[in-house]
Amino acid sequence: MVNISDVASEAHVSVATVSRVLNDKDTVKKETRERVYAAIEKLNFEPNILARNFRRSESRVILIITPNITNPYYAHILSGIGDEASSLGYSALIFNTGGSLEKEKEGMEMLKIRRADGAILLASAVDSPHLLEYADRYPVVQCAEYDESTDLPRVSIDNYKAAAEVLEYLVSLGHRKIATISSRNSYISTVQRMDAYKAAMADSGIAVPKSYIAYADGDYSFKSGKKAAMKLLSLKDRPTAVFCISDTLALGTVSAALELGIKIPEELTVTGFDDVDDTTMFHPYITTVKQPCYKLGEKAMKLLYDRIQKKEEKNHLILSYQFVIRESSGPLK
Amino acid sequence: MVNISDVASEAHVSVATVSRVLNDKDTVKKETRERVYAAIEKLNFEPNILARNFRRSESRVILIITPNITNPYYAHILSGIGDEASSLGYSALIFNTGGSLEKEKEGMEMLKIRRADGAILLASAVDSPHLLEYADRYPVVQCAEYDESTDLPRVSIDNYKAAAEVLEYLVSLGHRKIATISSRNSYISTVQRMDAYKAAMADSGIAVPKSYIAYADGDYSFKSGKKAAMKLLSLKDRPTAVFCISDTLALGTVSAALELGIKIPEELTVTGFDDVDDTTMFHPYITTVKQPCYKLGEKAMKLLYDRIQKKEEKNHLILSYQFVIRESSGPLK
DNA sequence: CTGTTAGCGCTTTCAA
DNA sequence: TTGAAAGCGCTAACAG
Repeated sequence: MVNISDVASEAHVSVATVSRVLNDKDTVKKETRERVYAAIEKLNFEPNILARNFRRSESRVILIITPNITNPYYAHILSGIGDEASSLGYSALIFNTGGSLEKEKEGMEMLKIRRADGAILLASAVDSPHLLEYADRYPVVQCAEYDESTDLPRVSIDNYKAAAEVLEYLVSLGHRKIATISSRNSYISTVQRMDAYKAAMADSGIAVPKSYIAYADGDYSFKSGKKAAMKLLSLKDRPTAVFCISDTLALGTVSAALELGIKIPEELTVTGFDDVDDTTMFHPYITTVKQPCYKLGEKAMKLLYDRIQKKEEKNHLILSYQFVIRESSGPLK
Repeated sequence: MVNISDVASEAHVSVATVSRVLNDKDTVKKETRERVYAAIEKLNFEPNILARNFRRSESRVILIITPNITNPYYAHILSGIGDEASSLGYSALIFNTGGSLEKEKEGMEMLKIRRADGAILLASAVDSPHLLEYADRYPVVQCAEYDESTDLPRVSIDNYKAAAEVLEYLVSLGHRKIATISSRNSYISTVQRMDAYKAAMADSGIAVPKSYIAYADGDYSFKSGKKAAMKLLSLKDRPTAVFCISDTLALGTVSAALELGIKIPEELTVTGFDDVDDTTMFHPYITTVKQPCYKLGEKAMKLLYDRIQKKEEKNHLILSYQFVIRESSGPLK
């Protein structure tokens, strides 16, 4: 393998000079620079990344802490992170936590032993004190979800605003019996979407019976969404609209309605959140809020890179979402 | 940061000895070993991975070449690779090719510049000469798909056998008008599934009209599957069963049948392949062949690790699949 | 069984 | 504008 000193001899300069042109440093005389480039070309030299990483003591690896890459929502974000990462010269260490704090911590240890230069958290809960412990020693950014009490860099959409928009739409359609299917977890997206729900109901002077607030499992599973919907739709005073905080939950609701013979959107309006692929697979296509997942990931990686480079730029990025009205919603009859 | 020589002084031994116990090398006297361990503990020493990688000239990164991690099928495989990789101390460089050979090649370059120690190919086409160029210089293993003409390590299921089993089942149900929806790509899974289809038809003495063989897009998209199904189901001599080489295609077929008012399974039997999540979301649940995706990934990583370590073990792993009969198939009426 | 020592290839002072 | 040289922390050949 040809190394920097081979290039140096070939170009009749010192290794220092070669290193300089490699990092377009300082002022290397144009002429010398060209001689070096020629030598590099001629010898087909590729700098040894391992040596460089060692010398600079950086791993060029980033840590991605995610509940589950198998979930298309996270997969899309990951895709954005991954593309941006590799174009910046980084690899990814993906830590699937399955929601366990234990695992999340284990992942963060990778920072300590220098396996990774920084981390992107795809699922920090609203209250994650253990996080902070790492965050002030290592570069950490939060993507999609975040703990508001920290001022760590983060990218997300404005979940409150998005949810508010959906609810305003529902109300404008004439709905007053608006139920919701939420989930028992501590993600800020959940919290804010629910806050928006409660605020919208209050603003419209709608009293929400307790039974209208249903909960699915923490992982937003289709099955648990369906189960929650079954309860909701069997209520004596059945809601005419169900505001779901995720698409899978909305899909579960559609499935439940189908089984109960309730027509969508004539008799029931259903809305989702996130816009994963399945929302336009079967009719009715789901009315939902499209998150810019890929971009979320891309930006998160950019933020992390800045952080690693110590460029402290704008810290809290809010990307725009898109409210997509499709077939699962309609005016109250 | 405390280093190996700090530990050495603390334990009153040489750095070489510390290095030896770190790598449980040779025979270090038990007593000395313990002294070293004590020092490590006391100083809270963590070996510098960057230095180690550099010295051993290994990156501890593996390259994953995949068409698209956003596809749940690949995401599941990736999940298996990822977990195994991180437990072996590897990170992943994920290269999304979107099917482009160009990109695939660009990815493989990472091996040349030592960004990665080896590669796992999730989608080698049956005929990929450019692959070989890298494969005999670097560790490469093929996962799920492979080029038969190489003897590179690989993990997969027996696609021919699996497809044969599905078709045997279809014939046993009484179906004679069996159409297929395939895809224009050069994956061995496609080739073998189609071979099995043709062989089964021939063996059963069934003449297949040309119009019974439909093609969807190379990416098995739902939409293109639906389109192909529409054609098939509008045929004068409409098939009573459709053998799809992927689940999304089967889902597309179900959707087409739904729109045409064709009842499944009473009037039409549909089978899929792979068993991604959506197969049991809406009724009819899809009859399909379940691939052990996670395990496929796990094993691929193990094989790659062996290859990197130069342990040439068993090279061609065939994992078992599972034929799952659900609601989309039934006897011919 | 253990210690000495020479690098691995690069970056970065410091001097010129 | 360039060169000499010191190391980064570890491994491994060699010597004892």
